[in-house]
Amino acid sequence: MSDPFELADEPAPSATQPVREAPYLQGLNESQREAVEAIEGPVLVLAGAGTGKTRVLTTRLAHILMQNRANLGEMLAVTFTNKAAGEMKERVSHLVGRPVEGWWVGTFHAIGARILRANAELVGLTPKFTILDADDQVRLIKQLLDVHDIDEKRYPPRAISGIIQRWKDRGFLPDKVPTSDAEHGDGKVLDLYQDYQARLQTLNAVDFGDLLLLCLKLFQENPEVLKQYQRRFRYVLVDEYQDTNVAQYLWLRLLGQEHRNVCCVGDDDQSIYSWRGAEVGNILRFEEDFPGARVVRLERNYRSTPHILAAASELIKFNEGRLGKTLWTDVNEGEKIRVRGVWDGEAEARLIGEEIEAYQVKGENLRNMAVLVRAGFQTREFEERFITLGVPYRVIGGPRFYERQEIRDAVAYLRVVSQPDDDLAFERIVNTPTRGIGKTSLQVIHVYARAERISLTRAITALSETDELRPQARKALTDIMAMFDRWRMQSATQVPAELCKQILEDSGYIDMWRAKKDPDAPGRLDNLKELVVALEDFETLGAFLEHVSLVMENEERSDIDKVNIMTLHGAKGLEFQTVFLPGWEEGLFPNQRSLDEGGLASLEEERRLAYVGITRARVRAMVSFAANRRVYGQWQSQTPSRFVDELPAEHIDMFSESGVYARRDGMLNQTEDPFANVDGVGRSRRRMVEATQSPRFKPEGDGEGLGVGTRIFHQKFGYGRVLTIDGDKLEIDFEKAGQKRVMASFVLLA
DNA sequence: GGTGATGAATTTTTT
DNA sequence: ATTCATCACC
Repeated sequence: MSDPFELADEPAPSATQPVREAPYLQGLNESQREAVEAIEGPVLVLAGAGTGKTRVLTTRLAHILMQNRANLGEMLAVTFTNKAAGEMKERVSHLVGRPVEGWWVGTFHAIGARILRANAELVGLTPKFTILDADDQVRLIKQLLDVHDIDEKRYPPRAISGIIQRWKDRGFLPDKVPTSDAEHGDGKVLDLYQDYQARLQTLNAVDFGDLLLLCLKLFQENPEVLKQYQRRFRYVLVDEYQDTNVAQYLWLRLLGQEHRNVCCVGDDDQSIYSWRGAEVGNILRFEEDFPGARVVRLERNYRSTPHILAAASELIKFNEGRLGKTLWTDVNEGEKIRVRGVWDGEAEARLIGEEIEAYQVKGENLRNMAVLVRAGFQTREFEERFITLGVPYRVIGGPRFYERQEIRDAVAYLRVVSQPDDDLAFERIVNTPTRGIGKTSLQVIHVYARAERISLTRAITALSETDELRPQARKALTDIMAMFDRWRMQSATQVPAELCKQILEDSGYIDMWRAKKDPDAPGRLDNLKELVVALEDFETLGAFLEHVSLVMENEERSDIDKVNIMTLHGAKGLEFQTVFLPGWEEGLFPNQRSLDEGGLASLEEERRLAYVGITRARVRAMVSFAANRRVYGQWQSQTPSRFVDELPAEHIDMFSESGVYARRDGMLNQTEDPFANVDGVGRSRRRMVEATQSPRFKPEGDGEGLGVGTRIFHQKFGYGRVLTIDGDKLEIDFEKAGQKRVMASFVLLA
C-alpha cells in the first residue's frame, strides 16, 4: 500500500525524525517545516529559487486538512497561472488520495470572475457578462477615439489601453484616478476611461482588469458580501506573491483582515511583472498590514549545482533594495556556466543546435532542455534551425490556438449567442461571411446605439422597424438576428459542440472558407474542426467561453520528448536539466525599451529576469551572445550584455569565436538618461469637449415640441411632417422621399 | 464593398 | 523582414 501522503518528487534528506510524526512532514527541512506548521495567523514565506516551495505549499494544505482545521471548501489558493492551479489541484488530490472537489484554486482573475458571476447584479452586470480580451479592448478604445474625433496617431489605442489597464492594476475606478495621473494626454485618457467603462457596462462586458477591480468594488460597497467570503475562506494561500499588483493586494487584504490566516509565498528576486502592475512592495508591506506575521525564509536549494547557484547569486547582488537571501546547497561539483560569444544570430542557433544534438546522443531527453529567450520574436531563429536539424521542439506560449482568425470568428458567433449585447463579437462577424452589411449601415446603427446607450443588437431591433437602413441591409440584419434567435433556442437543448457545428454551417462561415482558394484555407477548416472537438470537453457554452477568455495557455502535452523554447517570463516556476540562454546583448537583454521607460528599476527587473533564467538550470547552463544581429531586417553590431560582465569569473567558462569580443571593450554606452523620454503627449491639461452626440440627434424622451404635424428634418430623407408617433418611432410624410418610418432621435425640428 | 498597392511601424514580457 | 493600415480602384 502506498502512503497517500508520500512525496517522492524532491530530494529528501534522510533525517532522523521523531517516530510519531505525521508521515507527510518527514523529509522537510527545518524552515520548510516551519512554513508548513505555522497554520494560524499571517505567514510570509520567502522562497528562493528551487527551495521546494511547491512542496511546502501542498504539504501545508495537507497539514491544515489533517489537523482538521478546515476542509478544502474553506480554503482558497491563488496561483499565478492556470497551469499552476491545475498542478496544485493534482498534487493535492494525490496527497489526500482522492480527486479534490469544491476547492477554490485558480488565478486571481479566475477567482475574481467566479465571484463576479455570482454577484453580477450588484455591480450592474448580468451573470453572463462577457470577458473581453486585449484585442477587444483595443478595438473598443479605437471606436471611442473615433467618436470623440481623437487622432489615433497622437493617442495610440494600445497605449491608452495600457494606461487604463495600469490604473485598474492599482485599483482605480475612473473617479479614483489621482490627479497627478489624470494628466495623461491632457486628461483625455481619463475621459476615455470613463467612457470606456460606461460602454463596457452597456455591453454587459468586463475586461481583464475589471475582474479584480469590480470585485474590489463589490467587496467595498457590499460589506455583507465581503463577510460571506471572509467566512467562507478561512485559510488563504497565495503563490508568487511578488508578482501581485495593488488591486490584488487590496483584494487579499479585504478578504484576509478578519481571520488573518493568510499565507503568502514569494521571492522578491523573481519579481518580473512590474510592467503588468506588479508591486514588489507588496512583499515588503506584508508585515505592516498583518502585524505579527511570521516570516520564514527558504534558502536551501535542491535544484542547482554550486556553480550555477553562485553565478546567479552574484549576479543578483548587483540589485539594490532586496530583502536578501543566501541560497546554499550541499551538492558538490558540477559544471561552470559556459558563456559563448558568436558571430551572429545564425551561428548562435547553430551552436545551440549542435549542443542539443550532442546531449541527445549522450542519452539526455530533449524535454529536459530549454532555450530561454527574452522576447517572443527570438524563437524564430531557433525554430528554423531545429527544423533543418530535425530536432523536435515545442514553443511554449507561442501563437495561441484561440488567437487564430478563424477561431476567433467562430468564438465570436458563440459569444453573441451567449450574450447578445457583446458588440465586439457581433461586429466581428456581422459581415463575415459577407452579407451586404457594410460600413455605412453599421455607422447608422452605431450612432443610434451610442445615442441611446444600448448595444448594437438592441439598436438593430429598434431600427429594423423603421426605414433608416437601406432595405438590403435591413433584410440582411433581420435575417442574421433571426439566425441568432434560433441558435439561442437551440443552445438550451444542444451540447456546445453540436451547436457550434450547426452555427458554422448555418451562418455560411464554413462555406466561406471552402470557397476561398487561399492556400491556408484547408488548414483553417481543420482548425475549425479542432475547435468543435475542443468544445466536446465542455457541458455548457458559458463554461467554454470562460475557458477561452481565462485560459490563454496552450495545453500541449509535455510528455512528448521535445526541446522547449520559451520566453524567460514563460519559464518562471519551471526547471530543466540543461538551459540555454541566448541573446545576452545590450539592447536585447537588458531590453532597450524597458530601460528607456523604467530606468534603473527596469534594469533591475531585467537582472531579475537573468536571475530567473539561470536558476532554471539544474545541471548546466549556457549563456550566449552574438556580435551581429538583424534588427528589423537591418544588420546591427551588438555589444555583450552587462549581465555577462556581472557573472563571477570563477564560476564561468568563457569562450568566443575569433573576431568576437569576449568582454565589452571599454565602449561604454552613451549616457542613458532614463528621463529623456517624456511621454509624447502635451502637458497642459485641457478637458475634452463634453462627449457629444452630434447636434442632429436629440436625447431620448425629448418629445418636446414633437407632435403630429410637426415639421422636421432628417439627414437622409430631408424635410417632412410627422404623421404618427409610436414611442420613439415616427411615421413621417417626407416632401421628397414619401412616407417613411424613422427613429425620433434621427430627426431635428425644422 | 471587396481587392490590391503603397507606405509605415514593428519586437518586450501575459493574467 | 514582415505585418498592418490606408487609399485608390474595380
